[in-house]
Amino acid sequence: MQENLVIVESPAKAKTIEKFLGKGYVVKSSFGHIRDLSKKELGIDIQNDFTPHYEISPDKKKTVAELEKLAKEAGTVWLASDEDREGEAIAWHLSQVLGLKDDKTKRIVFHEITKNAILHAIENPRTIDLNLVNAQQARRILDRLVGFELSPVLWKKIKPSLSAGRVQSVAVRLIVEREREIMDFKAAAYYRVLADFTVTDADGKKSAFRAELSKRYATEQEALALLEKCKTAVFTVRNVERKPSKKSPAAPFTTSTLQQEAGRKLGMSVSQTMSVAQRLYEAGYITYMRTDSVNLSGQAIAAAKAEIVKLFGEKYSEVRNYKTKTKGAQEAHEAIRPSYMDKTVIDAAPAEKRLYDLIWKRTIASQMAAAQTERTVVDIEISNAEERFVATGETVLFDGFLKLYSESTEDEAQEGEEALLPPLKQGDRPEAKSVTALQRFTQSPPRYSEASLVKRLEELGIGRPSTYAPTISTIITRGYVVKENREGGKRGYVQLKLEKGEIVRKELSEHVGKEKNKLSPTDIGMLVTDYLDQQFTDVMDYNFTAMVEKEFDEIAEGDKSWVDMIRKFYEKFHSTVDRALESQPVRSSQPHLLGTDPKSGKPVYVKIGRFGPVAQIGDADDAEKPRFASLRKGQLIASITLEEALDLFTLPRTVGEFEEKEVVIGIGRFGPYVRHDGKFVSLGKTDDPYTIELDRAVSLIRDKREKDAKAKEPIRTYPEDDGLQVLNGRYGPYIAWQGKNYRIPKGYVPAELTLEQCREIIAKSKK
DNA sequence: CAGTGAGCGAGCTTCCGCTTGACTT
Repeated sequence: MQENLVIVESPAKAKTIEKFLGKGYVVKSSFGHIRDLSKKELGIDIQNDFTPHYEISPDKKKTVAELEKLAKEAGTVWLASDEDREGEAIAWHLSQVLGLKDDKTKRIVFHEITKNAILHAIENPRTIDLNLVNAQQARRILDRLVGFELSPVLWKKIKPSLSAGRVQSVAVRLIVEREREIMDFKAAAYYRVLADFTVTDADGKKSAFRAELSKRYATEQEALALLEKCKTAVFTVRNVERKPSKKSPAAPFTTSTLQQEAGRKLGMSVSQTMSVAQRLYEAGYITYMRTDSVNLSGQAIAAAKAEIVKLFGEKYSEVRNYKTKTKGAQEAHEAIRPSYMDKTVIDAAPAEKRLYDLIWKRTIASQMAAAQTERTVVDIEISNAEERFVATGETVLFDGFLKLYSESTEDEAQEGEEALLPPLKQGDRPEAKSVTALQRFTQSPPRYSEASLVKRLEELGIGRPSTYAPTISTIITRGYVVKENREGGKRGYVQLKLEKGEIVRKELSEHVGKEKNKLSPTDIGMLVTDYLDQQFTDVMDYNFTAMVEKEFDEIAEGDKSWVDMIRKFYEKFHSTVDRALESQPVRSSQPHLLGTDPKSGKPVYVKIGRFGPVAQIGDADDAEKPRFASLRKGQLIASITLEEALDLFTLPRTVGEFEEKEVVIGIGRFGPYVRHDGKFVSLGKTDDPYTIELDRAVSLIRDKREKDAKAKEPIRTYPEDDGLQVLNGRYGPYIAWQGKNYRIPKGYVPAELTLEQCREIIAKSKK
């Protein structure tokens, strides 16, 4: 029997704390919430002051039973869940479920997992803050009411199994609105003029630099006129301005900023980042990864300072305390940082290593001195024109934190950016080697990436660190949003180049619009968003969460009753639900008429059909049945053209025969394919399904046959033991032995496995 | 898994926030 039982939320945390507390304390974890509203029913007695009906979550029964037993035996139970709304509620649910008596129960909190912080907490216990608990109950009940009343409206009015909620519906709305901005965007052309100068210094040494014209032109004529003037112009440096500037490091990582940087720098998805971070946390390498705080413990700041002084010297250190600006942040934890600052590299799998390195650098950099730079702006006069050329350069006087880390941005780098400038002074006469006018285009706003969506949600105070990743997967699995790559396409542009007294005009082309893993709405996502926005304006408001959060804060302060708040909200909300239920269904979205099919003269529609968006030629009541073709990935009802719709009907098409069987080209769920003899082969990246011919299709079929034959061959066999093989399976390479299969642990190269290693793996996995 | 494009109408779907788990051929 233990004197003291301490309950925290996370098992990894429990392990660490147990070490700090030592004898007389047993530390267990609740694995988060142990109770919730019923999964199937509403679980709220609306008639009776919205009394919630809580149930112990099925997967928590075992945990609760164990805690119950330990709590009975313990002298004192210490409820040490996080110090925020959810944590307080967890403590309260525990006290209720475990039947804890007030005189043997203590509530403690700490923001950092250090020995001092924990001992300090033990010395300063308090009681459960029921106001904070009530704020959580209000949050929970509001979310349940919204989700469980809105979703059924969608089932009745649009389509079964859809969902809506305070967070997910707004996330989809952001993506839908961005898509509409992109659809409405008209790229405008303009002309940038760049000059490549050379300047000769006193020793006769020549150096080159680039400058841009202070003005941009709307038309080619204007740009050409300037180039004409440049033919005879004299260029004079009129002014050189040097301005010192300072760059400060970014704050340590929160969940959201970690997701953004891991996305940009390591190409990881939000959920990948979280699962790698989870492993780092469980291995004790980093602090907790679901946090909205940028705060570092005093101990961590001191350790970072020591590390910086050791690695770079005293002048690179600058102690900084960061404050959270995020709306609705609850700051129950520290920022995400290495557990030990002097651990510069870890021994782990590649993804873990890379993410750890990112966290280490960001944390250390946050405690480093600012970078000192000097920006130079050189103004160059054109003798026969009003306009000026401007060259800008930046030199780093002191690198400071940039020695280690600089934050990435999502925008692509601008061409002709800050470079080193040769020393220039007023009155210098640089010579223009060439002057180039380039046609450029204004850019539409970018589609959201997972991480930039998280950033936007965080700015709006919507969602929490623990829900960013699940929210994205919800809106994708519901079919509201897709994560896609876009190939983009060619765009022509004009270049006018003045060189050696002659202007040459060229029409060039560039590849634009290539996108990777960007989020865009589906037709159903747009339809549901429009419907919700129209019927439930309040809940869809970007400020809705911020407004209810304000009320939750008042409840937490004890200035408001949660029942009153919920009642007031529900009265209004429920009447909008009733009104929506009475209105007309939008089940089959209105067919959208695109035009007429030139071949048959029949109308061409697009609409959301039984199996998703579909194009239709002809009317249902025609004598001849209408023809249908599904829209392809990336095509939207709102933006598809008549031509694109008609193209859909040219597939599948038969290109000929091979081995006396038809060869058919089509586009399926997994992209363009060749079908032959009941088998499917994907087309290559460069193959166009609309123009591909029989020869190419047949060679694809032959390649596939060869590849399949190879894939079936074992990766390795062993002459000493012909019952043992390394094979290639659906989930990667594996070991097959005596009719059983064994996973190959990380760190082995399958093709190089020795017989001994295989036997070791088999022996180990038997345990 | 590579198509489908309706009127027999069962029973089901769904929220947000805490936490980690189990593992195929």
